[in-house]
Amino acid sequence: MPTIKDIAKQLGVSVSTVSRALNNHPDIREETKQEVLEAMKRFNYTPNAVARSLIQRKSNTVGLMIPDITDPFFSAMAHDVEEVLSENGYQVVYVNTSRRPDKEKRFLTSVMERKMDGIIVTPDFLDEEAIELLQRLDIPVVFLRRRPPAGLGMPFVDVNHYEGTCNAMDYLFSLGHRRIGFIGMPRYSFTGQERYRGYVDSLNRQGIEPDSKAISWNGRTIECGYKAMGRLLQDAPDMTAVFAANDLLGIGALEYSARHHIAVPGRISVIGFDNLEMTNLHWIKLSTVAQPRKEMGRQAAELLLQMMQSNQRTADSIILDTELIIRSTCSPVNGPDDNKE
Amino acid sequence: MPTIKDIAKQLGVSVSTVSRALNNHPDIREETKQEVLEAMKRFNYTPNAVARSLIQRKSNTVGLMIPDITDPFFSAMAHDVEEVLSENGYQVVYVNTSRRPDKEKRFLTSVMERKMDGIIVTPDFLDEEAIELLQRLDIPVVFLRRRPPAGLGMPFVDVNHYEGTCNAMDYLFSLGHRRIGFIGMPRYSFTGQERYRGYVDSLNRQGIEPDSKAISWNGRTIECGYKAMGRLLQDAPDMTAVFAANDLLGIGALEYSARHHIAVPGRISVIGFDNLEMTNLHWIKLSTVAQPRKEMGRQAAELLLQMMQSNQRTADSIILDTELIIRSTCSPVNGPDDNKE
DNA sequence: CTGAAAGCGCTTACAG
DNA sequence: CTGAAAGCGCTTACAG
Repeated sequence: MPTIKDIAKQLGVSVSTVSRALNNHPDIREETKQEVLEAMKRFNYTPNAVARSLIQRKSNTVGLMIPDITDPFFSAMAHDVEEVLSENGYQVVYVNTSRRPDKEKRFLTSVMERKMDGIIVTPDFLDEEAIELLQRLDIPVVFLRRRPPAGLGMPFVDVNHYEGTCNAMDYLFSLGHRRIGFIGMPRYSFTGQERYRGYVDSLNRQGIEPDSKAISWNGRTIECGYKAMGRLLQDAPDMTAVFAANDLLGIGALEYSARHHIAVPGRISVIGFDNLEMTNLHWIKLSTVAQPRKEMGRQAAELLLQMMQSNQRTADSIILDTELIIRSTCSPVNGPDDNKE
Repeated sequence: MPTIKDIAKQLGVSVSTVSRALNNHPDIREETKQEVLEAMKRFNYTPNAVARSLIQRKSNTVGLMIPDITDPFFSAMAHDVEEVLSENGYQVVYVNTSRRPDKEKRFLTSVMERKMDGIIVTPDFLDEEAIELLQRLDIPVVFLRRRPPAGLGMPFVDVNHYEGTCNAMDYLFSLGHRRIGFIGMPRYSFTGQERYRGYVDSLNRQGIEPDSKAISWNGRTIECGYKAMGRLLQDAPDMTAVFAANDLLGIGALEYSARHHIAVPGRISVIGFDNLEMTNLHWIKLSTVAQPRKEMGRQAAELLLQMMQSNQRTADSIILDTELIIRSTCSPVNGPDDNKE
């Protein structure tokens, strides 16, 4: 591989001149520049970005740390993150943490050693050590779908889980429902907590006491939703609707109902959260709350870009709105279906 | 950020010594080494991987070029690629080409400039320019789900689309089907072509003439499958089964049938390809052909690792087997359901 | 076992 | 407009 030196030698000019042509610096005669450029082409010269990074203290790479690229949410975000960043000359190195604390830390260390210019992170564990690493990095970082620890002053971009849930609940209220069950994901999940908060507050605002027998914490899968629906129907038989904290759980609830000949939305209404593609399947048509997932990736990347350009460590966070998607799994209490009985 | 030089100065030793401690080179006294390591900790020293890459001519990064991380296939592969590579000390920079030739080339150029150690690629366009770039790279490259142009000698890893299709067809034959329709993705798609080949050859082996009225080329979506099913049912009404070249198409066929009260598998059997998660949904239960998608990513990464270690440009390709997944959308011709009529 | 020196491939003041 | 020189932060023969 020829270097800048080889080109210089061939042309009998100095490396400075070659460098100036390469970076189209103004201090070079147009003719000289053309000659150099031509020679570069002739010798198949490719600039060495590593050498350039070393001296410029800028690697033009950003890190993306997510729990699992296999999750449609994160892959959608990763897609847009890459798109806007690569358009701006950055390469993105990504890592799946698999929600393992050691891998999160390993990544942060790597960010430091590789001299990355900025990172977008969705951490699940932030102990003191990780927080300290994050600070020592001294580069722009934006949190995606997570809140940064107070005091770090780093921005985040996320959806308004709380409000999205309130909207879903209000929709259910507008249909006349009062006894509404909750099928949640694991208790420790951040998004799960936010959605639960929305559920409880909505109930309270209607003067309804949350009923612990109508609340179930589970995993995140269809099977979990299936089982939870069974339990809830038994423990709180007066329930007329169910809010599932994510679509997989909601689909599980639907499946339980289908297998046990429980009419949805006749006997019970079901609403989900996420708007996964499959919720729009002909057999499902789950009403749910949509999140602008691609938008999120784009916003995070643009925010980071802005911080890198202005060399700032802090910025305003971005909270995106959700959208209520009404399909076929909710109906009024005592509605047409009920009358048929 | 302290450098090796700062540490050396603090301790009154040479930079060589510090470097030796860092790389635990044998030529250093244990005590000295400990002192240095301790000082590094004290001053929060982090080695600069960029400088190291420059001098070692090894960046410890590999590139992953895929069409779209949002496609469950590629995200599954990307997951495992990252897992095995990061375990071996490599960082992976990924790019979505969005099936755009310019982005493919831009990536290849970047690989060259960034001095990546190896790449895994799923190209959709390989013109002469791209091929030349690929050769000039002079690093290990493995193709994923694509065949390298002959003469390059580069290995690929993929699933046996042809055989998977033959297995599905044989299953249909075993159920007594003879008039079998084909719903394909776009004609130019590599995987689509392979599966079509399997379809036609299977038919021929049974002495059945492929019927152009029972063959439909489409897009890749559920909606495409829906429309195709309508057309096929009209043009080839004697058809008793349909092979859909991917699951989305198969689901669309199922949806058309459901809406038009066409019994599946009673009136017509449907089989797909891919084994997407949603095909196992209670309402769908599509029989299909499974591909070991995570396995594919792992194999590609391990193959690349091996090539990088042995510094080879060539290796044996890996063709993975598919698995026939029998669920509920296929039944014998003149089977129980038919008798009910 | 330790250190001085050269060098990886660039960029960037500084002089002219 | 051009060139000589220093330097980015390391590693690696080479001498001792």
